[in-house]
Amino acid sequence: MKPEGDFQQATYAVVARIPKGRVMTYGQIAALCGHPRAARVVGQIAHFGPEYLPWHRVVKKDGQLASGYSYGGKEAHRRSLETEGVVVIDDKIESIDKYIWWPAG
DNA sequence: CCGTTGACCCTTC
DNA sequence: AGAAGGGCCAACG
Repeated sequence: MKPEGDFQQATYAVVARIPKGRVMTYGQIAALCGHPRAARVVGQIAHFGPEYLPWHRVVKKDGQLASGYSYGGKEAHRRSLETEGVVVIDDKIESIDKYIWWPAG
């Protein structure tokens, strides 16, 4: 096997573990991968990441949706979140702090 | 191997 | 409260 990057695999694993109706910030995912400052890398991986992963559950720390959501734009991003019960207003998640999920609980 | 890039985060004005 | 700049880290050419 040729490890193309443990960080990528770790990111995929973390994103895949985000439960329905919850969201995570890039910083958190990066931290879980072992690099709390590598939020940018998570973004890059996310853009080229597999479509079967719930990238719509990954948002900024402010709760604002991603900038270049490749799978239908912010409109699709917002609908996906609302479908899971997340309230999105003006391309931003309302009370993001309530929807933030952490693997510890 | 070195340089550039990016779906970010934090501090300061 | 909003806007601007710098820093950080890994993947890609």
